[in-house]
Amino acid sequence: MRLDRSFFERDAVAVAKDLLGCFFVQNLKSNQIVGRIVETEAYGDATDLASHARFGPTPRSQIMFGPAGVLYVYKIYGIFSLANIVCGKTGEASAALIRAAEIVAGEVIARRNLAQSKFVKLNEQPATGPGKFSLALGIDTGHNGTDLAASPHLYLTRSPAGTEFKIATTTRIGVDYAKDSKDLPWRFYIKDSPFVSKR
DNA sequence: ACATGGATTCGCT
DNA sequence: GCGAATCCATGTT
Repeated sequence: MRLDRSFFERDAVAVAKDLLGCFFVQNLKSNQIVGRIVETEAYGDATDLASHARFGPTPRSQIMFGPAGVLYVYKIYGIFSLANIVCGKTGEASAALIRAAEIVAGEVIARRNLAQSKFVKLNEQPATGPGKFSLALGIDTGHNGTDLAASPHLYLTRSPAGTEFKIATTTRIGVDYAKDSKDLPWRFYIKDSPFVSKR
């Protein structure tokens, strides 16, 4: 059931697509929060001008060059933590960004987490965006480097057999600065899901 | 040492 | 459609 390292040790585009429908689990002391992933994006190596790896292995991005299945969390706008999973073989820089999920367990805790931030509005769809997803699941920069293939607290499980959905593909959100790379069709979401960040 | 700007979200115009 | 919130990684001097 649990996604192992070989799942992540592939091309980030394939991983991002295959993550749709999978469950992201955060085990707490006596509870757990689970999100069904409905939206992802892929980020590549130095040739992807939207990727943090575009400057090579800097202190922040070097984790993207490391082993697959490791969580890469970084702070954006000084406000939100965005959750990525390192993809590809060691030495190859890439990652999949989790952009949105449907909270299927631990919603009370997820909402409590969201209420901590004065920059999110509480509504009926709590994890509809990458900043809100991380908040809801209780993921912050302290989780950077966590091995999702080994951690007892954070891991993913496979999309249940028989789950049917269509995948929509678009360009990535918020990367207009990325010149030629901004038009890469590397955003994926479950078609008709009410939990995606945008249509 | 300094300047720049962002893989976001929300509220106001 | 636009700007603010808020911090730190990165490039430049």
